[in-house]
Amino acid sequence: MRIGELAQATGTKAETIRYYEREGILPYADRTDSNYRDYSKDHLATLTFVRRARELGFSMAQVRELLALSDRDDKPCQDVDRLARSQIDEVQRKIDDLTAMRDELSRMLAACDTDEIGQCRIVESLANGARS
Amino acid sequence: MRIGELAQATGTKAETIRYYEREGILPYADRTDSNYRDYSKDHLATLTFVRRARELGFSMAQVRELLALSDRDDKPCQDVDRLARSQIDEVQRKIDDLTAMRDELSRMLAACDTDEIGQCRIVESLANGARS
DNA sequence: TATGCACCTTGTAGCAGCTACAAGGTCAAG
DNA sequence: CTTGACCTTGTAGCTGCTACAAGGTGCATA
Repeated sequence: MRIGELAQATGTKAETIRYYEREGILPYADRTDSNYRDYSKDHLATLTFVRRARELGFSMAQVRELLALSDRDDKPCQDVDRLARSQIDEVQRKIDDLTAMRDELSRMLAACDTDEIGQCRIVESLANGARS
Repeated sequence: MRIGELAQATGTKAETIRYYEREGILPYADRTDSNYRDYSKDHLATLTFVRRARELGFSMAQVRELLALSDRDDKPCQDVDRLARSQIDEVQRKIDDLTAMRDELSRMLAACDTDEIGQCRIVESLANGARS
């Protein structure tokens, strides 16, 4: 699979893919005889994961950590445990925030459908319980 | 409430708060006699919302749209409906992705607890169903 | 009264994470 | 043999901050 194909499949610019390779986010791709990057299904999976994780607000550093979990064969279970545990809390917080947002958006839609005027409380839906 | 206090309460740098004011993300704050910005509970709620939304991967433009829903008194229900409907789909997709990630992280933790070796499938957990 | 810290302003510049374009070259299909 | 996708290196722009500098005000405390 060539870069253009991979770009299309993941909604990523070819230049971004090359950038990820330079940054070590994506493993170096084999080159064909004509020096074209040749991507595998694994590359596709990794890139898809990276893009989604970035959309979900994870930093490049966090993405690196998450990817590192995949290569854990060489790491002690303790490290994996610590890494996974710290990420899982953040993921759960994001889920909770998004759920509150979604519920509020739904409530507004329902109010609109029945022509109620109803206030928008989307700001309030995430405003409570300020965190460190 | 002064800028330092607001910064502390929301985990935001004072300079970032001034930046948001310049960008129109946060409403202009009244100034005290001594020209200090004076923030209300509403500012606190809005800033908390903005920060959370940013952490959740929403762009500044999207944050502006979401905030605009709050000022909807002056807008026809149709517009609110369209805005809310388009956002709700994206929010749901994020929830689904995060849920898949969380479940996979949990599975790995459980495997670690029972000293199983078990493969890490976190990449695969988000890799399926490539979207446009 | 003086020190010190939080705040004010404007301006400039840096980092992260891309995105874009240029220059110069290779490869392969029509 | 042209067209378009790819290769390389390099530079520069955009977004969303973050930092620091210069020069000034407000105000609590020693």
